[in-house]
Amino acid sequence: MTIYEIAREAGVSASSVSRVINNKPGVNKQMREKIQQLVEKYHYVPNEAARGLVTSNSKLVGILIADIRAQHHIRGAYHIANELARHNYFCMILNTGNSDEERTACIQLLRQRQAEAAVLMGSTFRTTAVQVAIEQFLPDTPIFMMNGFIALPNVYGVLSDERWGIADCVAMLGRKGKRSIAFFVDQPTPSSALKTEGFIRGMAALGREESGLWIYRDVEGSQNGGYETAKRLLAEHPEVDGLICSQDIIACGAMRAIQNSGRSIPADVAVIGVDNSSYAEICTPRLTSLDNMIFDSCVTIAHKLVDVLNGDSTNQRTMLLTNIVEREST
Amino acid sequence: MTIYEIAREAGVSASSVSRVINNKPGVNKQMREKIQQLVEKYHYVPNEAARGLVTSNSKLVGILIADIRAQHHIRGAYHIANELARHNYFCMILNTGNSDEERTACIQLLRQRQAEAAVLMGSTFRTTAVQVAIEQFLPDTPIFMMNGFIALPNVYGVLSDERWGIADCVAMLGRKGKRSIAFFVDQPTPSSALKTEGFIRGMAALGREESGLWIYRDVEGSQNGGYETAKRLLAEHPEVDGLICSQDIIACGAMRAIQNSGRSIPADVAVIGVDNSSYAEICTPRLTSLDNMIFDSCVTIAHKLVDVLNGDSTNQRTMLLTNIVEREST
DNA sequence: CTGTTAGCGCATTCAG
DNA sequence: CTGAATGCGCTAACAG
Repeated sequence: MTIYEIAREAGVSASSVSRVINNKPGVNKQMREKIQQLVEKYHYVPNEAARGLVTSNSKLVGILIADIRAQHHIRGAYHIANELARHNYFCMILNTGNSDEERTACIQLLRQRQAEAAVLMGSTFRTTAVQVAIEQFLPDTPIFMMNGFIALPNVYGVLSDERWGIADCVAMLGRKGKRSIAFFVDQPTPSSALKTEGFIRGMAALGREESGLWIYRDVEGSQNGGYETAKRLLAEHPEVDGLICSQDIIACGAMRAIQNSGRSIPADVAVIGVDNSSYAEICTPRLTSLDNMIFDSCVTIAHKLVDVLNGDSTNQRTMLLTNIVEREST
Repeated sequence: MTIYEIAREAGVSASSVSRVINNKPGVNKQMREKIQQLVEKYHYVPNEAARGLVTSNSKLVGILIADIRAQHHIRGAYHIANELARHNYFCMILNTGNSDEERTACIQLLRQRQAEAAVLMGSTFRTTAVQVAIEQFLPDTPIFMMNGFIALPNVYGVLSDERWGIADCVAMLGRKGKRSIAFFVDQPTPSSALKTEGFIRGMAALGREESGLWIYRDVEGSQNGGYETAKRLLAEHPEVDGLICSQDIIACGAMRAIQNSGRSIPADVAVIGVDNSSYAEICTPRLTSLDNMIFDSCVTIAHKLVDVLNGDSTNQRTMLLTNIVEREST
């Protein structure tokens, strides 16, 4: 079913049908109604590919997520998609995977599909390969990075101050009398580097030198990763009294190991996670967590996105402050 | 950048460029290489809309999910998207919302974008409105329903036997000496109806009449929903010794209320959830859960999808057996 | 092996 | 207010 078929049955030209479809003026009322009836009758839906070909707008925004199973990112996508849907934009959520080849392929796909904008969720996209891919394939497409930034004229970044946030977590543990504090951090990303830096700064404020810190790197981002690393920590440093983990899920596993060792939380060891995810509410004890403002970041991105698509301009970099949500584990 | 611009610079016609782009024969080797170099040089990417317009294939599969924040569904989408990506199909994940209008709008969107197939995740799509929308907008597009089915020639369903699964859960509690068993079920969907039926059958096998059963309906699908309902249950039926919840997350909340009342799990009250989600691993005690085989369902759907897109045929209905994963809560 | 032609479905001029 | 003509970028016949 095409506009021509509708036009023939209505006894008019395709142009008139097109005008009706797009709610444009210049069609007499009776004819408009007759066409509308036929559209209803045949459940006609315009072919967006053909329409996009002539108007060169796709009404399509791509959301790239390294792993859509990660709760915090998919929640962000949810909010952005809902907001954009209200502006008649349609989001395609792409699961990129974690390699530069995959990331590049997805960016190329956005070009192929004529995406009008893109959202890159997470600091994993802060790589040279991504920068090159953007320059090559999407040099003029507005790109919004959540918790990341790349210095290109068409890239906008909304970041949360995780460095200061983690330093703040250390300070909080310090106020509670904790001094022997460990830090678990997942695979290296720009975000985890900032968190680590925050930990080092926070500990410095407590008078600890960087060389003696208990930083466990490359912790697998799963409950088991936290569990196994915590067992190591307890063996190597039984006097530990505080623990900060770069992800809630890691903290959940770590808490289990700590409890299994006969220690109580927070009396013996206080624990803090990051993301303020639903995991923090489900584990026992409930986990104190650094809220890195994913929700607010996404709301901000959605607004900026709509602004930019409307031709307005916004500042390229925005920084959001983090916020510790205190629960039972501290 | 279009094939014409490439063609001009290469001193050939657009057809030859098209042949090279699509790896088709009929271009001499030197010319092929020259064109490939230009493609590289300008980072040319074909416009998929134009291509789709002439070939009338979009290489696009839609995945509809009522709420992408639901872990079990997004995990399913993850597997399907990955599998299809290997066959050069691209998935757009759509967050439909929970109303019939929204579901219909999304199905219309699939038509508009010429989706070659669709996956509907969850029994919430088993409504008359969806059936009508499919008949009107996608009468010839293969539709795969995960945990659902609609009797139309182009619809394929992969279901898991939740009815028998829940009955099985009841039997398991029975074997452990539990007799006063309650059931929490979320908002009515075809799936929750089946679960409820399974509970009734299971209790019948234990010699309980339907009229006296403790079935709590319309429980909010959140931790808080489980918590509040469990408080009511404990007040109304303090002698309860077993609880089955239609979702893991509900069970997590319920367990908290049970523990707060001074009861121990599973000694005083045994608890079982459904979905075998990561929540079941995180809560304390770890939750025994009915695995409704979402992973296997999605693998099955992905295979069937590829088969159907390749022109092969498969059976329209498949039933997968569920499986209780026993942990500490029973 | 190569180029010319036509047309996919639609929106947008421009005449009438 | 209306229709005819044009072209978006590409592929697929066809003819050379």
